[in-house]
Amino acid sequence: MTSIKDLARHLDISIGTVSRALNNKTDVSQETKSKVLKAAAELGYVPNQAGRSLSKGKTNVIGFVLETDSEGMMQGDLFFIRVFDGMQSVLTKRGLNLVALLSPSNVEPEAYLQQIVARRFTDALVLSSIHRNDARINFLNQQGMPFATLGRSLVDGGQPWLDLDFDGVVEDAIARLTQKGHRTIALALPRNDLNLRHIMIESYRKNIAKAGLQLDEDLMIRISPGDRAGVTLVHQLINMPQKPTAVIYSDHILPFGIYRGLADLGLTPGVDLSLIGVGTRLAAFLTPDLTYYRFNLFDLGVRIAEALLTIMDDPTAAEGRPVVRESVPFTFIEGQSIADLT
Amino acid sequence: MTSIKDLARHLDISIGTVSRALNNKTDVSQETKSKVLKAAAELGYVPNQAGRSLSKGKTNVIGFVLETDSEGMMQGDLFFIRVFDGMQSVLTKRGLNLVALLSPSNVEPEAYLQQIVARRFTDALVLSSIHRNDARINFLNQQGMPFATLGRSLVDGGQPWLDLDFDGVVEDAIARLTQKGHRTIALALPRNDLNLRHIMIESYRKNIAKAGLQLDEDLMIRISPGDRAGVTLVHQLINMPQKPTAVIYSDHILPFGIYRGLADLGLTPGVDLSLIGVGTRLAAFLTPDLTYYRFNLFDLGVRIAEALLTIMDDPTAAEGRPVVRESVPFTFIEGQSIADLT
DNA sequence: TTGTAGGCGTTATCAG
DNA sequence: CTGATAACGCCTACAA
Repeated sequence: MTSIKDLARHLDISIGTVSRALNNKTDVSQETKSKVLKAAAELGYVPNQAGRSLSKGKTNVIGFVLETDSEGMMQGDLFFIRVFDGMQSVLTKRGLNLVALLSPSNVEPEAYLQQIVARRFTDALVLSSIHRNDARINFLNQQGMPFATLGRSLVDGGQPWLDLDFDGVVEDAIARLTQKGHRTIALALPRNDLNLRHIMIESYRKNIAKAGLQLDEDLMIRISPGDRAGVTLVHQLINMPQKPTAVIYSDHILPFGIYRGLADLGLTPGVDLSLIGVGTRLAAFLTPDLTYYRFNLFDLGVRIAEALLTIMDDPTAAEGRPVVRESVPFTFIEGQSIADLT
Repeated sequence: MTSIKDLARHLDISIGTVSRALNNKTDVSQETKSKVLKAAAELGYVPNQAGRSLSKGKTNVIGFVLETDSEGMMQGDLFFIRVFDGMQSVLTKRGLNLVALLSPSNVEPEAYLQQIVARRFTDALVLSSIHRNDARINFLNQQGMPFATLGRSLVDGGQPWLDLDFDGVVEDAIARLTQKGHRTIALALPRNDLNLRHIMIESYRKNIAKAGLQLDEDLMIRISPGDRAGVTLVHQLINMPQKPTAVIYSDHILPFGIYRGLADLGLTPGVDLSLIGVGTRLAAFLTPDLTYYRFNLFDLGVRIAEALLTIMDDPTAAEGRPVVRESVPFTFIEGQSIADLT
């Protein structure tokens, strides 16, 4: 490994000057600068991160914290990769390294997070799978670790957040379904602790009422964990006294299970049961065509990264400045998974 | 942040002693040790990673390098998460942090890797998506960065590797298919540069011959990049002069496209076209049931991590010691996607 | 514009 | 068993 010392010796100038040249400080002659840069390139010099971190008190690492659920299944998969890429596209420009951190399934997520924070492994974090009362938010605040969340929580840490507009998804879905004559609409809900669940419930309540329909609590169904979620859901729906004609969901894998569950019973999506929800590129594989909502996840990543940079650049002024807090809009993709009952 | 210096001052002993106590060295009195540990807990002291890295020349970070293809699609997704988890389960015990590193789509993968290595960001790396002639292998060797690969290459860097037994998959698939009367069997191949492609080709050649079938080069088809791969493949197969009755593949997403492509043409998997290949838990969503091969990916992760630890612990003895180099076996899952033509 | 020197937090060596 | 000190690589006053 060639160090700054080697470089200095090689050029026969002082370490300090080399450092300043490398960091493009103003008080170095152009000539020296280019000489240093050239030599650095030749010797393949790249600053050692540990040395720099120690001196500057920054690691230049941003962590993206991912959670797998109890089944080791990741809601996100394809989801997060796009967000991740969007974030990188802005962070690399700033010399920041984005890394994905996955809680091991054999360690408590909180313990894992604590360890990351305590070691000062990152300069900032992005949290996903936000809970309704997410203890991590206060924890990070109290530890002075800058962060943003992909999703919101009842707990407000003053941090920037971005969220997918699930509220709007449910609203739009109910509008479309009722317009096509659906009057018994089920809602497939994710696991208990996620705030997303509550956002969906609220939106569902509001928009069912708005549509002039009777609210039936039994129509709000928690999807079971694991791979069989969609299949199980179909059986539940089919066996309800008031059989729903449609179901709205947020999990992009769920429709695969639903299609499968329907097929097992000889039923057809969009005929025997309508479904609409959030989808990714995987949706294109379903037959008949899925009707779904898509988000621009790359863009979301870009915006999260930008929001994060803002608070990192100026952590003190956090009070006065408006913090980025937005729901990102969806795009509607027409398909054949909704029946017209009129 | 409380540093070791604070701790020492607080206890009124020297920094050196504190350090030794913290690291549980033998030459410290039990009494001092427990005093230090207690104080550390009270003051919430956690060693600063940068300082430690600088001093020890180790970062305690292991990087898992992931690639997305040109479409930003990740072959792996669900795949890698399990492997990752398996690795973590052994690495955390050793106080090592595993992070996922994704080349940004707007940066050359090689440049990204170089940067990671040069910054000495990690103590070791795991490479995936191994190419037939993978330049990264020599690069890492020459940089003195310990690494293991998830897949092998023609380039031999002496590193440990583990690979999924795709060779065996193709062999078993051909055996099963021919046994059921298939005589025109297509092979769906991944992108050019992956070594996996060549492993599959070789195995295909060998086993087609072994089955006493005529080799037809046209039956080895490169799948197109992107989401439409499976659909496109179906069209290709259908339009061949010698229409294949079956296809073998390695990409766990591909069957979704194939099912979709067949459905579009009113054809049925396992009847009009048989298919068999590598699958993940997603496979369970396909109707009719997919016939496929499954790997224990968690286990694979465990073994990769262990192999990595071996070379990290004793980098010098690398020559004499047997390096872990294995193909991990598959499990066959019976389904209905293979027609019996006999 | 450049060189010097101190410090970031930790570990390791070497006296005591 | 413990304390002092140098070293890791880099940055940044401060001095020249």
